[in-house]
Amino acid sequence: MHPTPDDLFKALADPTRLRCLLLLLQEGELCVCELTQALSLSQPKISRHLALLRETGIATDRREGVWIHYRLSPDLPAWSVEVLRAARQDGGQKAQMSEDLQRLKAMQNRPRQRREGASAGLCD
Amino acid sequence: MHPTPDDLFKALADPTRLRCLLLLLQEGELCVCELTQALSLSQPKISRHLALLRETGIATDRREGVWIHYRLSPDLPAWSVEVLRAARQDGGQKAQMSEDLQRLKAMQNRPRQRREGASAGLCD
DNA sequence: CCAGTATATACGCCATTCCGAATATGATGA
DNA sequence: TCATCATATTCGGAATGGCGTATATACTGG
Repeated sequence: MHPTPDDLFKALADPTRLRCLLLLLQEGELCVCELTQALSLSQPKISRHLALLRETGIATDRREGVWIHYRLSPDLPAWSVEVLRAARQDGGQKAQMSEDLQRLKAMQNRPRQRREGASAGLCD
Repeated sequence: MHPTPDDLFKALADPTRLRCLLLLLQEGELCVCELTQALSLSQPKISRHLALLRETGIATDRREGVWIHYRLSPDLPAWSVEVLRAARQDGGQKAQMSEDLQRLKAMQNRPRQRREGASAGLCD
């Protein structure tokens, strides 16, 4: 189901979840270990927040072997994506995402690269 | 100060505050008693939520005699306003705002109307 | 100064949320 | 089957948040 405004804003009201969502918006698909590295936070913490995003229909997951890749739900209503894009315009948030992306790129043994040596996510 | 994304989303994560903000976005300026009527909620409840919006720089207040009018902060960053506009596009939220506006219009003795209808005297 | 109206705040209570630490589940490959 | 890696979940405690009730403050007209 689609998230209500209340669901979405509750989800965004936590900095960890906001950072995850903005990274997913930018990169398209990321697995838990990538998000753990990018945000430099503990695995259970990331996992719990991702579970909430999945349960509220904001994100979906896809298993590929041992890894579980998360992405923004493909039928996320347009207004929800607009909210994310708007949040990305804030200066402090841009800076935060810069750091997170830097850590992500510095990560080695990323599952996607290892298997396919493939491209990054979708643009917007 | 401008609200951070975290501040804004925390503020929007409560249905009472979201309804207030969408009404202010639509109507420009409303006093506490108007919001109390429109949302059909208790005065202390409305007042406490408005205080939070004021303290986070999302809304500002203006005293005019006994009434205190609230509006969206004039220097609210553009991305924040975009977030509000996006939230307004949700179907359920539109329905909610319809009801709220209906109660607002049905209200009598609204301070603005009363003052404009009355004969001269107290105007600054 | 007094009564009345509009708004704000204080207090205590209950529900929710977030967290770290530990443990459980599930897939892989030897 | 066993060991290992990636991820999920559980548990208990600390912090936060929202609420109703009651009260306080602020302005106005008389």
